[in-house]
Amino acid sequence: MLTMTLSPELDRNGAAFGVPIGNLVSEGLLDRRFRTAAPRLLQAREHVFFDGDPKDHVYQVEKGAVCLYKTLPDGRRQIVDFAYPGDLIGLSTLETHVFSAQAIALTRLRCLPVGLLEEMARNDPRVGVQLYQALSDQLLSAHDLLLTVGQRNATERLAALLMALSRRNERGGGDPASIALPMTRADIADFLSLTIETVSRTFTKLRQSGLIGLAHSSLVVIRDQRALARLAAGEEEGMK
Amino acid sequence: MLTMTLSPELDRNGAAFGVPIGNLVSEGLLDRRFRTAAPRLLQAREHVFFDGDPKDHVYQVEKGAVCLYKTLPDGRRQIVDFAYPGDLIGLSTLETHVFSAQAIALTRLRCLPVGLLEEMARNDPRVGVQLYQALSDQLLSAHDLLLTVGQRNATERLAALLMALSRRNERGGGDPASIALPMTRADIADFLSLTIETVSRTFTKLRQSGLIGLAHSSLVVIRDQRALARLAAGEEEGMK
DNA sequence: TACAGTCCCTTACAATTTCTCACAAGACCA
DNA sequence: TGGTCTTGTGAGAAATTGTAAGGGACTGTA
Repeated sequence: MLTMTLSPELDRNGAAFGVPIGNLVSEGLLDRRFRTAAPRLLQAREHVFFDGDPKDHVYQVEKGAVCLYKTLPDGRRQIVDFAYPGDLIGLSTLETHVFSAQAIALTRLRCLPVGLLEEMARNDPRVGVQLYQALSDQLLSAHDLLLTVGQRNATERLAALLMALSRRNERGGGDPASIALPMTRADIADFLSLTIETVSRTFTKLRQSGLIGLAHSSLVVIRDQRALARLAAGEEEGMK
Repeated sequence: MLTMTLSPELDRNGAAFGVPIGNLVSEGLLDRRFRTAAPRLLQAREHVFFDGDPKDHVYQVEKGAVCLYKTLPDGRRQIVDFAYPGDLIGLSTLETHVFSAQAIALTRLRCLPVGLLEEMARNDPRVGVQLYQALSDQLLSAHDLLLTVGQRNATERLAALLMALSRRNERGGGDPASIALPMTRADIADFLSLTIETVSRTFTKLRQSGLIGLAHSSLVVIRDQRALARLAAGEEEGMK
C-alpha cells in the first residue's frame, strides 16, 4: 500500500512500515501460504473484482500493480490505494467487496479462498494478528491519503505522491531519485482528487521549478529531493 | 466509526456493519474485556493522545465521542474519523500513535494496555480476528470518507455526513430524522475538508431548500429524507 | 440584573484555485 | 501512414476559499 506522509526518520528505522510491537508477529506466515496459492495473471486494465462482487478470495500481488477504487453513480472515481508486490487485496470481514480492483499493468496475483484463510485464522492465533497488521498498514495509508486529498494543494499532493513512490523504491532497493510511474495521468488524478489537466500542469510546474525532471511522461527524476520533501510535508510557504 | 456511503439496503441486513463471514467471530470477546478495563474520563476538547505519542493503550469509547485527526506543520487539520460508543481507538501494530485523538464532548473511555491485548491475541485466535474485524470497519469508514472528500461537492459532503449520522441514530434505536451534532462547525469542516464558512453556507442552503430544518445550530431535523439520500449518493443532477 | 467578554455561527463580497472545454502535440500500435 | 490513446496547454467558467463584519448564546463579574 502506498503511504504518503511518513517522515524519512520513521521510514528509516522502519517503525512505520509494519514493524510489530512486542513479539506479536511471526514473519511471513501468510506470505508462505500465498506462495503456493493459485496464481492469476491479469493484463493492464483488467479487473480483479468489482465493487459489490461476492468476496470469495483474498489476493496477494506478486508482480505488477493494482489500483483500488470506489465510484459514484455518475462515474466520479476515487482511487483509494495502489497495491504493489507483497500487498494483500480484499481483506475485510464482509461478504462482498466494497471497492473495485483493477490491474494497472501486467500483474500476477496469488488467490487464497476466504474459507482457507478463515480456517488458518481459527487454528493459529498468529494468522489473525497478521491480518490485523496488514489492515493496520492499509488504514495508515488511507489516513495519509485523506490528509493529502483533504488538506494539500495540487502541488503538494503531487509532491507527496512522488515522495511516497521514491521511498517505496528505496525500500525495495531501487533508486529513490528515479521513479517509473506505472499509472496514467488519469489514475494519478483520481488518486489525488485532481483533474488530469491539473496533474499535467503541476508536473510541468515542478519540472520548470527544477524539482523534478521528466525523461518522458512516465519516468520522473527527482532533482531536488529536499525541496520536494518540504513541499510534500506542507512546509513550503511559497510555491502554492 | 462513521461510515458514510453504505446503501440503506446494506445497512438494514447489517452485512456492511461487521457481520462476519462464516463463523470466524465470537461476539464481544474484546467488549467483555474492555468492560472491566480502567476507565478514563475526558472533558470536551481534552486529548486522549497526540500524534507521535508512544502507544501504550488501546481505548474503547464507552460514552461521548472522540475525533481522530492528523495535521500538517502549518496547522491544517484533517479529521480522519469520529469514534462513538463501542468503537476502538488506537488499533495498529506501531509503537507510536499516527494521529491525535481528542474528545469532542464529555467522554468516558476504557483503557486496555497493549501488553494485555497482545497476550490475549497470542492465546486466543479469536482475539486477532476481532482486531482484524475492527480495523476492517475502520478501513471501510476511511475509504468512504476518501470518496466523500475526494469526489463530492460541498452539498453532497454535508448530505453524506447527515445521512451517516442519521443511520447511526437508527441503528442505535434513536430517531433517524433528528440529528444532534456533537461536533462544532470547525470539526465538520476539517472532517469534510471544507471551511467553516462553506459548512455554514451549505447548512443554510439545505435549510432553504427544505431538505433539513435547523432547530438550532447543533440540532438538525431531516425533512426530505429521500432527497438528502439522493444528494449524498451523488445522484442529484441539479443542486450542485 | 446588567454588562462585558468569549466563542461559535452566519452572511456578504472579493480573491483564488481548480475545473471545464477546446484543441494541439506526442506516443504507440496495426 | 493512419488511427487511437494519452498527454500537454490555454482561456474562460465555476466552485470554494479568504476576509471581514455582525449576531446570538453562554459565562463570569459587578
